[in-house]
Amino acid sequence: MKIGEAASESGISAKMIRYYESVDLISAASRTETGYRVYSDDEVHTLRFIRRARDLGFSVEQIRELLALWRDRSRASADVKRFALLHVESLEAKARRLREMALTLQHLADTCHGDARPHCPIIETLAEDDNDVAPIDRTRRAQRFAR
Amino acid sequence: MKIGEAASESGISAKMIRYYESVDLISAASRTETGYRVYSDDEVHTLRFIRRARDLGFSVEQIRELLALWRDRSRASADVKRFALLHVESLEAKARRLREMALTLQHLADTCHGDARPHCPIIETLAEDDNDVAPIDRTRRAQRFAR
DNA sequence: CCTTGACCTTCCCATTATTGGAAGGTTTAC
DNA sequence: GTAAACCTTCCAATAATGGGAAGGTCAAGG
Repeated sequence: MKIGEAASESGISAKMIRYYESVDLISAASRTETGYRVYSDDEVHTLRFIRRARDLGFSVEQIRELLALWRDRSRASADVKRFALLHVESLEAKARRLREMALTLQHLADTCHGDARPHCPIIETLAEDDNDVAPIDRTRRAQRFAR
Repeated sequence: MKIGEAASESGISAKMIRYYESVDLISAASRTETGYRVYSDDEVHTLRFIRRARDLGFSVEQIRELLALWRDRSRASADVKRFALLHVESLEAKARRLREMALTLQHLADTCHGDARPHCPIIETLAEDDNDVAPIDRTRRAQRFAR
């Protein structure tokens, strides 16, 4: 089948299939005489694997490793599990950061009357000094001039 | 003060300060005779506002609006609150998506023995057909060739 | 007075995954 | 035989940030 069908069969756009080929995530498809890419069921199968991995938030580099794990019939399931659990942790860390932001902003919003008057603690907290809406990262701030 | 000090005072890198200037998030700093950017306390104050907004996950475009809201002394607090709550929703939506991925993957990992043998339901779920690890997005998949 | 190091400047490049579009060739269906 | 719907490659843009090069400036100390 050609790339358009492979795209709709796999759920990956034709553009992305070409991109995955260009970064060697998948091997170069064979071509018709006129240069059209041709995909086998097996290749579409791989594309679906890739799409599911993407749906789970794995990056291209991580999917590269997952494909290697998939193809390595002798790797221990522990290897896969370790890899998966690392990713779970990273997803949860990202989710926590987002929830923390949401919570902080929600608290600020709770203190805002939300009426026609201009006084607004949300803006004022952003504007006033000696506030910090996130844990201070001392690796990044105020090393120099900290006299 | 020059850009380095403004950077450490505000918690925004010199590189980003120049970038914010280039995209007109902040107005162009005045210069010394030799071309160095010079910042007033007021400008650093604005930079801190921007950093706090970034810490809450607002994009540059959103910060542009926040700055406008900050400077508009007559806008209703309801305007700010609405804007903030929209962002809370979007943060929560992103967090939900990430948690859903984490949960799905965690469930898969739970079914994996994680021993020295190769059998691994995580990889197999990614590989086998008729699985979907994420809600199917029918706007994206299988419109063409759906015969 | 000159050197050195820590600043500063601009400009360009890279990142990640994805989409959009242009210019042009192919295939298919009528 | 033509039009629509494919396909090709190449280039650009996205968002926010950092890296680095090449070069100018400034303050301190010898």
